[in-house]
Amino acid sequence: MPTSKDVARLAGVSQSTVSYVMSGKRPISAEVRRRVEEAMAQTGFQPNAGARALAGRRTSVVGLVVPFGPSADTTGLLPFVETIATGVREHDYDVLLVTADEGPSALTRLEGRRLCDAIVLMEIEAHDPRIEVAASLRVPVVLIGVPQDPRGLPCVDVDFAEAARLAVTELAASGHDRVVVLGHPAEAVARDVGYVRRFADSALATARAVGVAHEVVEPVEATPLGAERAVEAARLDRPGLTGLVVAGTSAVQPVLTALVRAGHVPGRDVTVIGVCTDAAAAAAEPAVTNVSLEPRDVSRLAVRTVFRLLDTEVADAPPDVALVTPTLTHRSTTARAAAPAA
Amino acid sequence: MPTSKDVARLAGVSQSTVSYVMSGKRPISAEVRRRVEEAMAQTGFQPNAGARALAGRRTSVVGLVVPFGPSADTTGLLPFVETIATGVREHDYDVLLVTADEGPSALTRLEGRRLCDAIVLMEIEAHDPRIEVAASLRVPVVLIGVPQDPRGLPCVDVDFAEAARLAVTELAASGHDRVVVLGHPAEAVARDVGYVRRFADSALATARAVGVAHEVVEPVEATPLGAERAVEAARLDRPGLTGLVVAGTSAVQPVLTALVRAGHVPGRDVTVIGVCTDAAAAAAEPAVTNVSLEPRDVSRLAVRTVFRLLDTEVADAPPDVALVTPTLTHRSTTARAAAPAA
DNA sequence: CTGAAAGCGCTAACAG
DNA sequence: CTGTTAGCGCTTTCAG
Repeated sequence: MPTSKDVARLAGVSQSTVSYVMSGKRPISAEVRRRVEEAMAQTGFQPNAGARALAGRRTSVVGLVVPFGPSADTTGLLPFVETIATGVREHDYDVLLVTADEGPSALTRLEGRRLCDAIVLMEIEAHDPRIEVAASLRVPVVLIGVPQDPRGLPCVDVDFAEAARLAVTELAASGHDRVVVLGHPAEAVARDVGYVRRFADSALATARAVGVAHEVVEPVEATPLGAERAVEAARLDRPGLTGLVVAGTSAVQPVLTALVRAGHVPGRDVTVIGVCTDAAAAAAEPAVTNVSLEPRDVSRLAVRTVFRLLDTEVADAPPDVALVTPTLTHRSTTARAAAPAA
Repeated sequence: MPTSKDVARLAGVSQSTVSYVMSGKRPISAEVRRRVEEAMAQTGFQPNAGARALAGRRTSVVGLVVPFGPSADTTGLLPFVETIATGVREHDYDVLLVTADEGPSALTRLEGRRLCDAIVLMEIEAHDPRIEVAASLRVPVVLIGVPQDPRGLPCVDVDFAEAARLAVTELAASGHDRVVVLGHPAEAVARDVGYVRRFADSALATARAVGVAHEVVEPVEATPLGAERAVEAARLDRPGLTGLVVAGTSAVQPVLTALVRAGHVPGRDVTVIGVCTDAAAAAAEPAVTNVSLEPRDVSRLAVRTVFRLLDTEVADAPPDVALVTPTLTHRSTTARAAAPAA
């Protein structure tokens, strides 16, 4: 296995020159650069990560703490992980995967052993015990999810308040008399993940603002039975046109199925707006109007935040909370109230 | 951030003694050990991973290549990743996550940069281009999945041949006249993942051996429509008792739903055996008799194989192919042929 | 624009 | 049972 010393000898330069050719941290003449690069190619040289980390005090690794473990909700986790892994590679960094069930000590280990240059913490709960520890680290930490008190840590997430606003405003504007929000599963509510409340609050506030009746059915379990119950609880037999807002990708299909089974025709006698990914919305049967909730967008933003933190010497402008704005896409489940004859 | 030198000074010993206390590679008197451990606790010392990797020539990291990327089937991937991450941590190792879309060069990078001590390659296809590269590495590689030619690399997987044997034997023994295998989705067949063929071949061979009629419906897409078509293609209107073997966790529920919708009663006029995880089988509606297919078992075996390889100086006994034996669990979907009156 | 040399923090001979 | 010492392969001053 060739070292930079071998490359240097072969190219007839000093070891430091090889280093500077790689890092670009000082000007190199074209001729020397050519010789070094040729020597590198010829030997198949690759820099030793450990040596680099030791001498350069940076690991080129991002620690990713994923919510595995007994209590974890791992539905839809993969797109996050994939996007982060891919995004990080584009900066020639790697991802060290750590499971959340290791607890807050995972964070101190990552920092203490110098295993990474930055940490991404996923699935943040409103009162997450890891925040305190994370805030005390010298290595930058980016949160995916917004806790009650971020302690100065940068957070990224979907703008759930805006998502609720979009959905409710849309329903009111298209002549619905009533908005029923089918909320999150009991497990998510119990864990007090930040977005549950932010979504609910915004839905309520918007409904009030635009003057439409508003009800909430919660918890809603993402199972055939749970969906059936939720549909019953929505009381669609009442007079007037109802708009259903279904929170959470996993609940959308079950609710649609339950509606059809109960004799309803989404898009005709009831409107359904899913709060889910565009892919899930398009694949649903029937294709459902949705407010997008794209893990990939959030992850990309997280990666960008990580490298902004890594690139700036000082923690200059603390970014605080950065939210991804969702968009509303109409599909087959939008109904319109009978309009005055045109 | 304290170093082992700080610990040594505080404990009044040499730096190497601190190292040996950590590694246990040579005897330490109780008294010295006590002083060192106290000094470590007092300073909050944690060994620098980079320095360790450089001096000790081992990284304490396992590289995990996961099938992300455009062409990837990531369904059910999480349990694998989680189990590997957790298992590896039990040996005080970490996991470096690499996406397969980086191609074979990911492997040379992991090796060349000394990023890990071993590599786990997931979702191996029958003719996987990475095998050749993997076989040429000096760092041990464990395959999850069995390729046509493993090139001497250790493989772990579920014993799909045994799974098919179990299912078909069971059906024949309980008086079924006909076995219909609902096979994998077109995408899996096209990618030529090893298990598709192994399962199919074994099902056929077993059916012949026990003398029961055998048909295959393939591909089967794991969607409502795909399941409906598959059920039609199974021609359950024919005389005699039919046993359906549904391959793949994601297809089981859709097929059950399609059966019920078509007026069948699983467990009464048709038997269904899912080839899926026990969890999925128990959660299905109705709970389905299944042949287990446990990602966690496979992953645990993979981790064990990794550390067996890491612990032995030489690659002594090449383990070749290690398969996890599935088990059959009866649930509500097993029907029995009318037996002679007891 | 380039070289020489001093470490980064740990491990593992080698010596006792 | 313990200490001394020589690196591991890079990065980065300091000199020129």
